[in-house]
Amino acid sequence: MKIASWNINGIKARHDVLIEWLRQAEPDIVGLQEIKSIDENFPREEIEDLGYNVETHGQKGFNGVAILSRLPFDEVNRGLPGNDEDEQARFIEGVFTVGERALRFVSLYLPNGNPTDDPRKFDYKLAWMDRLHTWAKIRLDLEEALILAGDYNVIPQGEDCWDPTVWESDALFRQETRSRFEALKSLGFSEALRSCTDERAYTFWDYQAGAWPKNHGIRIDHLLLSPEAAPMLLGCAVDSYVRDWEKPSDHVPIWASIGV
DNA sequence: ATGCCTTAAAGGTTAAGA
Repeated sequence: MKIASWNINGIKARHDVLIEWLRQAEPDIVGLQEIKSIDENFPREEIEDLGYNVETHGQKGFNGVAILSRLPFDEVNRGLPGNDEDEQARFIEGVFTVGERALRFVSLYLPNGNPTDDPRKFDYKLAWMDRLHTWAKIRLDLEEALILAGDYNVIPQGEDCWDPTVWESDALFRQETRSRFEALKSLGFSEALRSCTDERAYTFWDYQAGAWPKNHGIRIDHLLLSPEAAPMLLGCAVDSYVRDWEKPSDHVPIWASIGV
């Protein structure tokens, strides 16, 4: 089966592009980020007509995540635990049955964190990463196939951006951010793409300054696999061709093939 | 290079994004 993650930058503006990609790529489970829609306004009809169950965790105007799945949901959980004051919709978890086993899948939209001198931004990002770490540690105790898919807003290594000097003081590349991402992986997660290839790959190209034609991209969308999910991995790729379509998102889908 | 574009929601412009 095929699982994917895609920050679509607005479901209303990206509806037709999403439908076309679903038709061509035929993923079984998709995590979407930045739907920028409340749940009631999410255009689910054509997606459901393609055979997907749809669960959203939306918010007015910005943020918002969703999971589309050909498998029925056994369970859905919305919001990252650890801070009851946090109103931002950045996390949704679905549980599925694959064969006899549970497959737990998360669509997450990790805070951007810029500007770094604003505690409401950078400190919020780091605290969100700490909460994710705490949550993930508990989930790993279940010893299930667990996939954390999403826009992490983390550039893991220098080779994951076109020019590290440009990003050096940015919240996506700051040491505090990267060390937290490393710490999360150290719990036992592997990156699907890096398990398959060391080749340079990007998942985001800015709309501005001709970033796409110049290939000035960054790799910030990731699929993290638990120790139980990692052996199921058959392949992983980035659908960068979607960036060339009419009215594209600034992110492109990343997907993995999972043997079940 | 301090968002150069794009989105959403407001409302005749502004906030947010990376």
